[in-house]
Amino acid sequence: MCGMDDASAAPPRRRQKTVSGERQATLRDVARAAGVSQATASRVLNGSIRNVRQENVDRVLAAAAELDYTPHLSAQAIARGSTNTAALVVSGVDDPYFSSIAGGVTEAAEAAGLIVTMAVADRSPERELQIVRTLRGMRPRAIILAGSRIDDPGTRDALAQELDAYREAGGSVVLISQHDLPFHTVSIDNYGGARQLARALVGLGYRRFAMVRAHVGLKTSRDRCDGFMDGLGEFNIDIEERFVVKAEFNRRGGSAAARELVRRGLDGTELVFAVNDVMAIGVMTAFRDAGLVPGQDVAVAGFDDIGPAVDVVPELTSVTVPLRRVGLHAMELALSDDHASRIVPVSTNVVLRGSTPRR
Amino acid sequence: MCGMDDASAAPPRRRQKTVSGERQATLRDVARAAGVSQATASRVLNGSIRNVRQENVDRVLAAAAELDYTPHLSAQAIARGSTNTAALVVSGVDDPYFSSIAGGVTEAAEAAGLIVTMAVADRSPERELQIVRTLRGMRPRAIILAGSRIDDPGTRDALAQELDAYREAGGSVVLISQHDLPFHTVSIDNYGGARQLARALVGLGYRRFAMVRAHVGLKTSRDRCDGFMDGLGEFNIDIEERFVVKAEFNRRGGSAAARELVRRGLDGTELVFAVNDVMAIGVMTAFRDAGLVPGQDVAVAGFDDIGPAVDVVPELTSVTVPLRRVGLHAMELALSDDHASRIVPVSTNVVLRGSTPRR
DNA sequence: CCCGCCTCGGAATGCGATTTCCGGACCTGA
DNA sequence: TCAGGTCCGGAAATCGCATTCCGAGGCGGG
Repeated sequence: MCGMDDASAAPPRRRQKTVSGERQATLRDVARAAGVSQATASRVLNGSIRNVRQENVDRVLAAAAELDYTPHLSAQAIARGSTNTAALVVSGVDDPYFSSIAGGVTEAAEAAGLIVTMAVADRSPERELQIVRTLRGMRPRAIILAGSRIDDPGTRDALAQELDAYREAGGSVVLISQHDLPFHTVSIDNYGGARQLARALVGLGYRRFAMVRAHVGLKTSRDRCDGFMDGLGEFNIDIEERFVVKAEFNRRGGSAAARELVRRGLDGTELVFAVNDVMAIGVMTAFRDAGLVPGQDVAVAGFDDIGPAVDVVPELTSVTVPLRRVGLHAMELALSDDHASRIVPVSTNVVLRGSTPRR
Repeated sequence: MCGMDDASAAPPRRRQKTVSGERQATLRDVARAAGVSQATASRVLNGSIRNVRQENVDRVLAAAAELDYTPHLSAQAIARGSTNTAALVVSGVDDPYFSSIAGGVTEAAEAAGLIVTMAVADRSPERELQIVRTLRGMRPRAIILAGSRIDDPGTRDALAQELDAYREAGGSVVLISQHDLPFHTVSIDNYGGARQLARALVGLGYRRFAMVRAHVGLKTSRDRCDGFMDGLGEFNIDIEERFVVKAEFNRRGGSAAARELVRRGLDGTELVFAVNDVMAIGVMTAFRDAGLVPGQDVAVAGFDDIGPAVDVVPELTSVTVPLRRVGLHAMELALSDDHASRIVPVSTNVVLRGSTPRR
């Protein structure tokens, strides 16, 4: 399954400037031009089961090419009762985290012959709710939510209800990573990855940590913090309150947090763990601006292992999350019309690099 | 390949009564539940000009909420004769260049109440053509092409014709950056920026250059090369053939090119100009892996000034392109129903950073 | 008090497709 | 030659919604 339209597959496209102007050619136009009925034209153009005499096939195809006909997808959707779109909701496109996921999703979607429509929720729960509401109107085959949404009980319930109504009507819903709602979920092991990371870092000889995290309501951030803390806990290591700083979940936030840490006084802190790579990179840059050499004066670790992690100096220690594959899985899950809500776990993997040298 | 044949042939069955539950509520259902006619319900729900008695308004609204009604966008599109979607075609989502543009586009689109559907062409002209064809079927208000497409005369004409037919039918087309086709265009001054960059670098004392470029057919790359060459030409500086290497238009390509340069022998080359930042970053990393310190042993400059440019060490000298704004402009252009094809120039701006210290 | 105007609800029509249903042509075997 | 089956084309019904058109009341002015 895939491909877009069979019309283009059959005849070499003819170039002929449409004189008509204004209106797109409709199926009726094609039928008339070919001297057949609409039904026949439809049968030819959508590759229906029924056969049409070869002569008519040719005439319809020719007419369609001549008129530059493109089937009206909305009309098809209405007539067929189903569309071939999938909807993707992300928190932001600029963020490599989401664009990697989006890459996977679109790849899988196009392989399945689906068109993907994308919306950006900007980490606002209300916005996300509104988006889902609108998207539902398109009657997509699936809605994939990739947002690291802030957990607000009120809008969360509203969202759940909205999604439920959608699924009830035959759509499929896939959540990525952190939603604890009863839908298909691609679950990223944030807690486990962070915990492993903590262990590995202690193994390298680190003992005194600081942490850069996001808003408490952001589940992804929370899980990673908890995992990291618990990992340290295994060695009876704790992080003092003053070495935990909250910031925006992006590069700027990371920089701001690092400056704040410097202001408060690093006081022998050996390593800063930022809950995602973009923040970690922000931290490194801010440290350098403050005259500290990352990896040397103070180690830094992140989470996600986005592409740029290996472009910074020193290369960033992180936890690999196969984001592209997460997107692929999400789409597969969406397409498998499995009615029970399944959870596909995606494991994470610590990668130690130059930003956390052995002590 | 994969014709859509499968997709359309797959569900021959008529409207399915979903095992689990009900259809989506339709306007008729709402009207019935509210005890009014469909017309009245429609008038209430889409905010028509005509007034409806308050009592009926309330009843319709209540019924709609009760039934979890969402208007069927396709049906609306058909009835109204116009949709509220905009289509965006990019070469790849992972690339920060495109995701920045996409960010601008979606921002502007959502501000205008449009839903954006995105497709990825993977730098394949045929794929792009096919995508445009499919997208046209959605009858979007606008199609924005942001791909740095490879210039292949054949498919380019086909694309032009396709776009022309679309515009003829009332849609608006916006090209970003490098298409020399008669449509609205947001034009990035690649040539001028590169030329300025060359001048600035010579000003810093550089005399011996190497260049990392993409496939000749990629206009963006070509323009930047030409600009850079001409800029050097002003000072009677030339680049030997063996110091110009072609590579893929991405990070991997940059690394590969750098390795190739090292293999050929740098021979006193002072600075490597890569035609975009992701390649430049790849170049820096590869140099470092080869034991060369970027900015010290050999300077590096890029183009685009994407976010990560300031996260690498040393910070990358580049040419700023306001990508997000490019996206915004594109959308504005798309929405302004100006029938003459306009060109909105976007200027670029050299930023010198640590990767090109004064010699 | 009557008549026209204004307001508002409902039936009908149309949008661009798909699909069902029916009927005519052709084929085949008896 | 005729009955029965197969093949294929066309008329028409839908799909979910917007909108036009028409008619029924309510209202105020003459």
